Amino acid sequence: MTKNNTYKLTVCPMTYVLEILGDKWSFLIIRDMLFKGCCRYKQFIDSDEGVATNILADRLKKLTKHGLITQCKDPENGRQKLYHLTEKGLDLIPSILQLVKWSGHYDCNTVLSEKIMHYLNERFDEAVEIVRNEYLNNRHQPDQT
Amino acid sequence: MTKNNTYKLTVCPMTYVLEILGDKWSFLIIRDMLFKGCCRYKQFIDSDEGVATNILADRLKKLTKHGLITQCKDPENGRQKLYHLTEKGLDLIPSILQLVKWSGHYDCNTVLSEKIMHYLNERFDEAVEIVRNEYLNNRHQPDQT
DNA sequence: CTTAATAGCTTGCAATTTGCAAGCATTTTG
DNA sequence: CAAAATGCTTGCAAATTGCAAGCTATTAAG
Repeated sequence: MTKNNTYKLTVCPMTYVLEILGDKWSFLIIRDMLFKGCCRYKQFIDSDEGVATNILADRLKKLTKHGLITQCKDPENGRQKLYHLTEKGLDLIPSILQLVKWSGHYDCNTVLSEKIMHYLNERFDEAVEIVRNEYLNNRHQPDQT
Repeated sequence: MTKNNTYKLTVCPMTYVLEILGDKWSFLIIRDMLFKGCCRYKQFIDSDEGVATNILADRLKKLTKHGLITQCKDPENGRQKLYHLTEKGLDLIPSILQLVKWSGHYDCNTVLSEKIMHYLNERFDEAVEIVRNEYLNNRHQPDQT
């Protein structure tokens, strides 16, 4: 099976990531945290895609169990919880941006601004840093509706 | 919702890619084509993960419908079909390699060789080209078991 | 030419997962 | 204290999945 080729990348483990994120909703939850600043249950429910409440609860539990997000009580409102991405979760930004790039390129219904496409095409690593810093700088803010 | 921030990447379309690939099997099928040289029905069935035959047929149909793969008759054996990645499918290599990289980094059961991790970490674009060229050079070969 | 074997599916059915609606506990607001 | 909001949980119908069996077309063997 394995050829004696110096450059051949024969090993390609994806089962781990697909075990955690291989469904319709998990990636979207993380995307909503990164790009829409979602960090509360209600924000995810109100998000465009319309995830069912039991599915959301299940996925948040699963993502927490696998260490991609953390939960804590909102210090400003005790009936709310705050969900935040961990380092492990943030490290999915490159994967997510590649998927976004592919979608933007092949989905004719998607309009990605030229600037964003420029970043994704020519300065990918910068784009990753921008998204990451945006997230880290804006989280925990009192009102992010 | 959209802040007036020059660098904010607010639009993040992932629904398209998740519509096509947002399940347990689709990514694995493409991975098996890229990394294991799978191009026949039986090869996918015999692959480690054990996809059910009806699911495989459904996903191959779906991937074909969305233009990620093509089907043709095997010129050497009329009862076989050959499945090949299109440009659109090959353009998923960066996404897949990012997911592999993340899995390799966070799954302690996964052992990625240092050389592969080096490529993924330091020379990502090269790794993409290597995988792509490997695929293009090796497909259509008479026997790829 | 007949029979058997192989590849690529399709079909039937049970089990799991999803989606929707309703309900419930805790906290805050009036 | 009553009402509303938030973050869930529960029940149930509908959709999806997984397994086994079967079916068709092509090839191989006798």
